[in-house]
Amino acid sequence: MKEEAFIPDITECISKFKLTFKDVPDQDIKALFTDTVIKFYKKGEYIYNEGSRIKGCYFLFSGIVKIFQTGIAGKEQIIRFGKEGDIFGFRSVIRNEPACTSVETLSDCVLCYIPNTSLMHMITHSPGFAYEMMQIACEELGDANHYIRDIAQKSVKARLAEILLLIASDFGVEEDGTLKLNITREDLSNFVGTATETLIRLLSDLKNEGLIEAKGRKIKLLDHDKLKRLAD
Amino acid sequence: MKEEAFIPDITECISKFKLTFKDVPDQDIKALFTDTVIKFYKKGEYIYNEGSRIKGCYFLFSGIVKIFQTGIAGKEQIIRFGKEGDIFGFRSVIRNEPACTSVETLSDCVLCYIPNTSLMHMITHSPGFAYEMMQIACEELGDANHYIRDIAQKSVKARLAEILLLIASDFGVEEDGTLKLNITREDLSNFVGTATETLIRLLSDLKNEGLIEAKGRKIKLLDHDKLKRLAD
DNA sequence: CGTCAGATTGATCTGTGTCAAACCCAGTGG
DNA sequence: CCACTGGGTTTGACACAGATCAATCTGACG
Repeated sequence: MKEEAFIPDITECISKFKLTFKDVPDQDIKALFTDTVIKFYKKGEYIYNEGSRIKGCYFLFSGIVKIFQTGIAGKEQIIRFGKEGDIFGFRSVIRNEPACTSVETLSDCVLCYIPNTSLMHMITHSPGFAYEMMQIACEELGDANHYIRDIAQKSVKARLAEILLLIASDFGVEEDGTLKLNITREDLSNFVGTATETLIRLLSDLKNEGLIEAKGRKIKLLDHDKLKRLAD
Repeated sequence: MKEEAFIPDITECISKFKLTFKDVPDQDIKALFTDTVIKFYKKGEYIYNEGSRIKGCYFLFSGIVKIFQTGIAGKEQIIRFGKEGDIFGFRSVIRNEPACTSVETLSDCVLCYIPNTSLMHMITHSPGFAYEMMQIACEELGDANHYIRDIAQKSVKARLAEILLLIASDFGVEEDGTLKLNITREDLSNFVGTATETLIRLLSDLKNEGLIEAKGRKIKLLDHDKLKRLAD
């Protein structure tokens, strides 16, 4: 695996940024990106750690990251996976608090670092941008609430089914039908919020029931309807 | 219990609102409140229901509410309790989505209804207000993330200890040291995310261990340090 | 004094975590 | 080319936290 440290130029970043922030005027986005640092990260690197004071937020130009908290005995609780076009770290900047999550790359990634000064300036000076950021924060908030109920009340199997469907719709599938998001059993179990062994057992249950196919990390959902029903 | 339907006038609402939204210019707040409806709710009433389309958000002038989701078999998962000065319902308005929670009063309450038009107008026209709303959304987001980890990884007892401390610091205690927030065992269990019977057992465990006193709804925390340690 | 919601206790069952061992497979180096 | 290694995966055995079901108790209130 040669590390083909491809670094896009700033205009590429801006045009990708516009896909997420559709209704923000061009000059506002440009202003936001004046002090941006574009950086390449190899798979497995940490962007920042829970508890650290970050002085800016990150826009993911390409690649996959996991956003997680570290709990009892170092066990990770994955909050979500981030994909290209996602922005993260803004919570700590806006609240001026230490980061409440860690972020680690799951593939080679290119990230745009946006310093807090730029971010805060745009929030208070670009209504369009403030509005979009609010949308994102509120969406995450809704997801989090939803997630709290699930994790508190549903069985692990139901949560697994739900998360498989979520991954399929969020990250899509390859031509052969397998999930594009390619992660270890451990990461998957840390997302579902269960022990790795339990996750593996439940995966093979689903396999036996004909709802999925799974060899290694190639997971294919065979019956979305039944999975959906299982998830409720 | 006479229903003393005390309704404050709008200037009282505004001055209480200013305590939460310190850095918003007076005229902006006034503008936000032009179409406000001030309303009295008796204990046990619903402000809105999960899934309903609400056309505005609510500012709690006085009283206590519970904000919850309804899950499997009608079991509630309480996301948080709201107290005077809190604002809720804005997520659905901003996202223009159905409400993802229900809100029910736990005491007599006075609420200010702020129509979506006013809210959205202020978000896009008052940078100060947008900033404060962002702060609130991000704070809730941080709490939610924290909560997800806890519920996924900690034992019920640890969560109970943590929540007792949270309630003490959020709602305070009476002169005799008992928690001000006065709720049923069922609500408490729905907040912790466990069965009512389990919650009751654990409460008496804590009582036997000398960490709390509890007769009926009067709960007093005796040893904050040990509770804190238990919560980790 | 009866009623009823809420609180408590007991008995039992089970989903899930934990510990341990084995297995698979890709990459490395001799 | 093959043995070796190590990370990731899988299976098995077992224990226990917590859910569920059922019964009783308590206290407020009409």
